[in-house]
Amino acid sequence: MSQYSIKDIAKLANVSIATVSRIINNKGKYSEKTRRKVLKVIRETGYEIDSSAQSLRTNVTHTIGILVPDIKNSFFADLVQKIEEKLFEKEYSTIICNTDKNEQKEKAYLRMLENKKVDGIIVISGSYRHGFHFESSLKNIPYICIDREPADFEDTIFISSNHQLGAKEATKYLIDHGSKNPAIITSSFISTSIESRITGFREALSENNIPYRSGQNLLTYEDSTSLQSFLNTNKQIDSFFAVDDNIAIKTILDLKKLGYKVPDDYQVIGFDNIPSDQVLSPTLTTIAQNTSKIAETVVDSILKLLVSPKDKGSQIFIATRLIPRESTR
Amino acid sequence: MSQYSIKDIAKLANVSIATVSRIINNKGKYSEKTRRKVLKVIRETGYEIDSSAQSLRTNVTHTIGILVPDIKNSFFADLVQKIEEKLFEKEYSTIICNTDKNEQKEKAYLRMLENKKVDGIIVISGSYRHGFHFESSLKNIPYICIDREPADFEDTIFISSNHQLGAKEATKYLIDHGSKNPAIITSSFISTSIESRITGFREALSENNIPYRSGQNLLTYEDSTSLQSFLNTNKQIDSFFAVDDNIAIKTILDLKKLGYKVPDDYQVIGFDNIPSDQVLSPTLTTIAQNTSKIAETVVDSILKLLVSPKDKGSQIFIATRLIPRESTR
DNA sequence: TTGAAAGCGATACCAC
DNA sequence: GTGGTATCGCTTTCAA
Repeated sequence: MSQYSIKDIAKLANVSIATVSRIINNKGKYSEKTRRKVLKVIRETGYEIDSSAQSLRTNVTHTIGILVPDIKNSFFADLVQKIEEKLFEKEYSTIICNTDKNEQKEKAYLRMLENKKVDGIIVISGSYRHGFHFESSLKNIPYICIDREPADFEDTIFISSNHQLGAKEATKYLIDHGSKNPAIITSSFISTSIESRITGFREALSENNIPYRSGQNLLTYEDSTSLQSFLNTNKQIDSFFAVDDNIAIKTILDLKKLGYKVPDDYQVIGFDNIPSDQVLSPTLTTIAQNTSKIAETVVDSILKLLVSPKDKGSQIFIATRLIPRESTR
Repeated sequence: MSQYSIKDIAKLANVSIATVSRIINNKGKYSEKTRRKVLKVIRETGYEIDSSAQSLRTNVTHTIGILVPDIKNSFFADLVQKIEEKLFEKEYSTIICNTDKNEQKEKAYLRMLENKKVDGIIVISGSYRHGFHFESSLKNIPYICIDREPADFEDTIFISSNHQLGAKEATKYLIDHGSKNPAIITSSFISTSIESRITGFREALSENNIPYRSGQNLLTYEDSTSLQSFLNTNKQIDSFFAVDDNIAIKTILDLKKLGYKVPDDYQVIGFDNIPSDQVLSPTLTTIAQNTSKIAETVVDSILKLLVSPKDKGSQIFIATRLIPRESTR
């Protein structure tokens, strides 16, 4: 911390602290001459504003909290890093809270963020099936939801990749590349964004007049044994859309283990574009989320919300992009 | 933010604010009866302490800053997540600063952390060859260095994996598994921890009476062409210790591309244990850093440093662990 | 254009 | 045990 206070600067510059404050904050009401004099002293002393005092007075902290389910997940890490970077450019600092998909921790973090008086909160992703309603505790503080459907859309700005369209594109890609009967593989945990991906998948089937039956076109991933038995009882299946890359990778690894060739016997496409995709052999065709665009939109939105807290209620869907690689024909 | 201040609580409980403060902070000097009365009011109002005011008064923020070069790197992400988790358990919040290996950003973050009056700073990793001396600006605020050699060891606590020993173990493993002449592959960027790994590699060679010559036993990784020509001119090389997993993976991918078999033609071992290791075929034998232990040590150390800032100067090396997989025999 | 002073919400010293 | 009050460093209103 800097040893100088505004009082010291005032004294050294022979002005009042009020004047120093105005100059620091560009509030006008001072002559160019005093401004220069004061800035000189500030430069020479290395004076830095004390943010505790400033926050106490103004109730703004220039700090944003980010709730993220798991920072190790490469999609989240990428997103958080980009958001943090953009916030920093706007002179905001970021408190990153890893909730570990744990409701207790999430609540504890929210309390902490509240009494640190963060200016806004960014909530990433649906840790919970039907977004648990932490929002009640957030009535006064602006927040943005990424991928997590809020309890009340009117209270927030909802930003998300267009999962549904992305999934539809992925599925159509399989079909366009020769698949007559794609299946979708999910994890047992279904978030709202995964739900949208499933919807997109079904839409693509429907538009191509391929019937969808839960047992036959949808597999909840467990292990290679369950995959094998699924394959045996559903011989018509010839490709997989996995709801995320981790599942896609497990699927490919299992298919290889079972003696199948990808993409010859089965095509596979994933979602998220994680680093491992390119390490896998065959490399994984996938749907990439535009994290830069999401981050940009999120930061713009939250900053706007800070200025005019009434501008809530909008929903923004960001386009995805298909990256063709070797796991599809 | 909570709408109640300590003044409100005092009024509602019919005591002075001094008493409320003492009770909140468990400072003693109050009767059990008043304590209960006050706590009841606090519970009913949902009163939360205002941390700006508290920090202004006490100069402690219960906040720690973490400088990390790249949060997307899975080793860093893992480490940061674990540190953050442990700090949170101790009621500290964490400001994570992604420096992007950029000296300007690092300096800017340091200024920010300083005037946010964080209680301590954790600096992860050597972004710079001979750790640039930001420490000068940190004279007053305790900090811990992970993997980055500080300008002055007396000013900090230095914590790191035992890179040297880990690298030595890796190299010995290659030798024990039939390699007569291992080479080390590095990136062009040499951090202090990578330097230690190189030292460990050379130590293992030396102990096994294998001569080390820079051109022959050390390759700076570029691409498959450079690998091929290295192989051609150094026929005696039969295994690789890569200074990190990303390089190990690139090497294996390139070896396969060049028609070689791993581990039959060349054994490969990496360092870090990143997620992609297990996606690769063959899966990658590697040295894992004990991130849990590092995180624990870091948090313990910084908290101790906050209490007694004089306890600096120590260096702690955390053991690594070899994980055998398919890329070695 | 400038300055005096009130006040943000907490802590801690001192008096009782 | 309890309470009054100065104080932390800043912003902002009001008067000059």
